Amino acid sequence: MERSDKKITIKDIAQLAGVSVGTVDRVIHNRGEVSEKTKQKVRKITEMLNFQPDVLASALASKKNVRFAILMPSANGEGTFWKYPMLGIDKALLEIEHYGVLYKKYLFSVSDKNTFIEQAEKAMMDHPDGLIMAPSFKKEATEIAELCAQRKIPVVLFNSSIDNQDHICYVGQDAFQSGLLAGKLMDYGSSENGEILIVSLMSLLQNNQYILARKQGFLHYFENKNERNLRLISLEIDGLDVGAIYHELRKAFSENPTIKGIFVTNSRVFQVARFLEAEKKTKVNLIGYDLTSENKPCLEKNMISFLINQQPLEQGYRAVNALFNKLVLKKEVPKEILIPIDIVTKENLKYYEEY
Amino acid sequence: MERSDKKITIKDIAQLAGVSVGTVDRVIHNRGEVSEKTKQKVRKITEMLNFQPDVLASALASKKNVRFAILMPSANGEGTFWKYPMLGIDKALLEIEHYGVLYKKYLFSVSDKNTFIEQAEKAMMDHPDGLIMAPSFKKEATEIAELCAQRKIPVVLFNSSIDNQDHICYVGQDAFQSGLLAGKLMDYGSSENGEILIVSLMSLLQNNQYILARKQGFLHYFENKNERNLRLISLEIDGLDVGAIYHELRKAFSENPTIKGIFVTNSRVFQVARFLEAEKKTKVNLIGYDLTSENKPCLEKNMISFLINQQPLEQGYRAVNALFNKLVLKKEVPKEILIPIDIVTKENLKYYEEY
DNA sequence: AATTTTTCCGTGTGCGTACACGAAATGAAA
DNA sequence: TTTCATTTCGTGTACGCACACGGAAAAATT
Repeated sequence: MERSDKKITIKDIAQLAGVSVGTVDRVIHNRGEVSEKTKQKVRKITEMLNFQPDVLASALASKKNVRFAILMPSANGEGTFWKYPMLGIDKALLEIEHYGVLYKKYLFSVSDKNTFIEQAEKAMMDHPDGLIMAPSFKKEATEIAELCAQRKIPVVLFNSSIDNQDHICYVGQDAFQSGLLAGKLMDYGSSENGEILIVSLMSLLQNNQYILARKQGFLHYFENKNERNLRLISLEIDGLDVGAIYHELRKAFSENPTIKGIFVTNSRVFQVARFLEAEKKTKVNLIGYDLTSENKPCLEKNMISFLINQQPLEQGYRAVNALFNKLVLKKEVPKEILIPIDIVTKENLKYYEEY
Repeated sequence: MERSDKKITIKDIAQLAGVSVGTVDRVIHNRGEVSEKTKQKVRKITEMLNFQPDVLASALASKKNVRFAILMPSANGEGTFWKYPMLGIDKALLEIEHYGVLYKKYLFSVSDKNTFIEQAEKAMMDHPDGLIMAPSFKKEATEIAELCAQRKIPVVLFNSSIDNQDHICYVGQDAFQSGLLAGKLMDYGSSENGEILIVSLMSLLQNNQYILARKQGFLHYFENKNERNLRLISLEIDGLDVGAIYHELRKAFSENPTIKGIFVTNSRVFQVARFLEAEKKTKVNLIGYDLTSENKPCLEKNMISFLINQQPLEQGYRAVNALFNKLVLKKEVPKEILIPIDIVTKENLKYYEEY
């Protein structure tokens, strides 16, 4: 039944090196006060035996806490997009609280740069040991990242990236690639000749860096390959008013009688689905984003062909986990964690419903 | 920055109850030797303060190990199907080894019931604290599950289920549903009128309970909905000989000139892909299973339209995790963990490549 | 040579829990 | 009351590690 090779402890190391456990500990954490000679000796033995300190005992013995600062948009009001990442963050934090991880959330508004600056400054004032940041405002976020790099505070970037390399890990999804994927799905499901509508239902409050990338990915797919001879038509609709949306869509259909499919670049695809249902245009393929409570029923009723899922909860979870691995477990973390781009349709929906 | 409400320890409880930590410990683990009166007193206080023993300190202090028995098919020889679940199991075991988890693997052959019985008996003889079992032989597995239930040994079922309820958790994927999904994808991508070929490349050694379920799911999709008027044709090919496979496929194509797509019920889809490439039939949609090293290049070259991914590594990981949560962390575990059925295509392949 | 300073290292305690051991309390029987 | 068995409970040690404290040895200063 056994399996564990009786684990080696610092006591074993100490004995083999002919020193005390205190000395071994000093070497391991290089906190000095050890002669070069014994340091080398201890180092050699720890490496030979591939000694790994017991994380449980470490966490228990070390009274000092690790402090995470979480700099993210608030989930209130401005769409529910940031709600799920936050849930993932909370889930991960709950799992690791025993390891002495403390945290504080600094929430800003995506529509107000000043709140970002203000919260970022607050976070830095508190001198955290690590930072998880959604860099909604590039320039300001870059400055924060640089400051952290100076102070040796590891930074995990969340959900959109900035140019410089002052972070240890980026967690996010590739919006361009997801657009490309949507293109593939649209192409695969279309018959020859006809129009494909690309609908961007914009809200001024929304982070449209994504939306743009998705659209570009979609377009790029057809630039490379358009064997079915499809015409792509862009339609941008500002505002949330249902009447206006329906009006625009109706106009598009009357101008283009052979629309084969519609790609909606965000989670508001359900509004288009309802339009299609109302107008009895059931043959039109519809592809959009996110497993929201509005979108799911549309998928089940076949009003939407595919939803592309960003696994928003997973993103938050992975971000916290990366920082935990770095700071507490001292493990290597990948420079980039890309969340899978899931294709969800009626037939596999139920396996993705856990959030 | 703080967050943790200074955690309460058994020492606190002891003080409040006017007893010693030893007594508190006895109450918590109900190992008797405590008068009813003080037991109630301590219980009340622990509940009032919602005391949760520190898992780290528990694991550290407890010398007694938790023993997992893992009863699975061997990965050698009979196809590589069981290799990945085993990797997932190993990954999970590695993460939790600090918690004093010991384990032993009892490997049997899926083609020899006696090896299952033999290994199962061995496992039970060793009196494990928990069992992870792939119930390849239903009747025998049911008996084992019943025996474990008697002995209060929690059982996690792996990858195929049995009827009775003597297990705490089932981890697996729904093969029928994945066939249904394949049907949807095939339907979505096909033009009207023509044939769809269902190819089962059977090997006698393989567990074909799955393969059957996948096929049935696929057929079921079209029983409900066949607006494109597609004719489904089954083709079963025994043996691994490439020549024979090509011969059968060629015959099918000559008999059915308008084949629109091919569904291969297992991971050997790459063989069909190579056939199609050789015969220059690039317009045929091809859907199959599993991200194997042979299949991936075919996906990248667009020879395969979609692969359905069972996340075999994830299954093993989740099974171990469930048992760990139950036995060590004493957390609730869901009765059923269904692994998502991922749709993988050229455009999102890279996010699934981690195994 | 006596002293101070610096470098280096061992010992001891604590983190929160588990559990063995033995002491005290209780109760029953003499 | 004494005696002994039983129940009930407190104390001490260990788990593996981190870190403070202080002391010995070596180096530097007088």
